[in-house]
Amino acid sequence: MRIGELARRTGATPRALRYYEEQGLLTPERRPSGYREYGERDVDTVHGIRTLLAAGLNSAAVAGILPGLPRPGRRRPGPTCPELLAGLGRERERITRQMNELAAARALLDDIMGAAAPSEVIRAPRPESVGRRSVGGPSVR
Amino acid sequence: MRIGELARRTGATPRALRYYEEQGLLTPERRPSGYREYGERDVDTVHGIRTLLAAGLNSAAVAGILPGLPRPGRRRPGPTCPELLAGLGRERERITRQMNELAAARALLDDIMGAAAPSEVIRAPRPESVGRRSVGGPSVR
DNA sequence: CTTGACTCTGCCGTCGGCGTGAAGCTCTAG
DNA sequence: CTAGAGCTTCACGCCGACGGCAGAGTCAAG
Repeated sequence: MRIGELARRTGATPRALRYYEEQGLLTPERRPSGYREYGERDVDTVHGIRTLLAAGLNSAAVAGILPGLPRPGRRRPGPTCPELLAGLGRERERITRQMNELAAARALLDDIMGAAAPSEVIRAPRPESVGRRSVGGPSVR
Repeated sequence: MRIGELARRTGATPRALRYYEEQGLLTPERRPSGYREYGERDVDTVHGIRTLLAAGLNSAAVAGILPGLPRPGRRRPGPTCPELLAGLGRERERITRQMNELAAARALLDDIMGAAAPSEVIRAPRPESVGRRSVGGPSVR
């Protein structure tokens, strides 16, 4: 398929798709005319890219990770193991920290909202965990 | 206290503290010499600011929210209610979405790691939730 | 008085993931 | 054949939370 279709099917803009290619995240074929030609698998790849970018990874990190997902068709012996795995772990750690920060911020907002609107329509605040005061919520790992 | 001490006690740099002031998030007194003089309460305020900024809120949003937290000393009748509360809800929603995105990304990483390192030292992946395949984890609200 | 640590006000630099034209070639339906 | 949608490669713009530096004033100790 061409870039427009891939864009529609992934939610990314053509510009973004070209940018991903520039960063080495995507390597479409080329028609004689110069038009990019993408395969079906690229749909999943782009979804993966967007998921990771949305989580705050930069394109370099994604470039280092992505090679491991074109269908996790069992086994992935050599190329995935060396320090790539370490990077994976670090990114995972970053994400976990970020989740905790978000949880803290949300708890702070809940605290403020709770103080300002005692009997207000709260956004599905998990009926129990509206715990009064003290924002230090549980921190998972 | 002066800016250096506040910086040390909050983890923010002096530059950041001046920036917060520039954005209207902080309004320290001034000594005759021009030096900024902060109060004890500013320590908490800065922590709140950093928590919210770390969650992806911009300084304008923080500025609209912060007035509600200098000690939630019960009641907060007028000034906190109008559309400020709506903004609070929107930010809360944003944070929740972001948490879900992070969870998705982490699940993706786990998937890749799981495929690459079958019996590897996994980062405390919550013994049960290592569910094989299919990244579509639970999405809370 | 001197020194060294601290603070002040500008003001430019940064970084990353694109947005947004500009100028020109390609493809396809009618 | 022709129009119009779609594609190509540059290349500058943006935004936001600071970092960093310059040049100058302030403060407490010795």
